[in-house]
Amino acid sequence: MSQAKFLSKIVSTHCRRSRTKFTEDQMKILINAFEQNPYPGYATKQKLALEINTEESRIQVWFQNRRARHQLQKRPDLGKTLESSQRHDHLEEQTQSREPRRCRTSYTCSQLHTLIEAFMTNPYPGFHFREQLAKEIGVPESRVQTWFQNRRNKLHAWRKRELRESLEQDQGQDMIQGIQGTQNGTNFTSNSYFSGARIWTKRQIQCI
DNA sequence: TTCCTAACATAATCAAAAC
DNA sequence: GTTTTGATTATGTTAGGAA
Repeated sequence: MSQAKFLSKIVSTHCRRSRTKFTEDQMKILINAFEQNPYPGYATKQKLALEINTEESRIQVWFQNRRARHQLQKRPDLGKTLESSQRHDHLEEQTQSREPRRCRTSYTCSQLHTLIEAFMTNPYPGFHFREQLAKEIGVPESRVQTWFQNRRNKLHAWRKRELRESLEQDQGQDMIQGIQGTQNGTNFTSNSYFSGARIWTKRQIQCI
């Protein structure tokens, strides 16, 4: 793919989901649920989504934003003045009382293949592209979003490790030169972000 | 048991819409 | 222009399941 075509694809696909506008009634239900439990499990979020006629992923984002903006405001001690051990205890307590998560999605080889191909083209897909992809592989759009998030994390972690290892090997030699080694015919340079996206796990290699 | 990775957390930031 | 708040990001943690 040419650079221009590639960039135009990024621009065309990099658009956000349109803002959700909750009604007063919806807000009442959400706030009430938040006051009962600011960390709802999947079943509760799903139930709320049905009740106010929206997607579960919108409920998740709403709770995230609400926790960030209201709970810390109400209890600044949580974020600032608690000793780290106390904070740890608090988080542990929360984790123990937390409702169950969504069941783990298990992707098939062909679904993974589609996702990886898409990631290599554009690791930051916009809402429409994610939706299109979700339709193609038959999962909710929110799962595609989570998959891309995790994949980017993996890429960043992998690149950090590569950099560290190459620095160790080269012992202070030119850093850029150090990470321009090739592996299985793929170049991984410090500025070739997208070619670096080709991270295949042992399992995926077996799969594809 | 270990490893991989989906799910989910916070914190920071972007950006649309209301004022 | 400012404020509010939904959407998205990076980064880190938790936990399910395959090897």
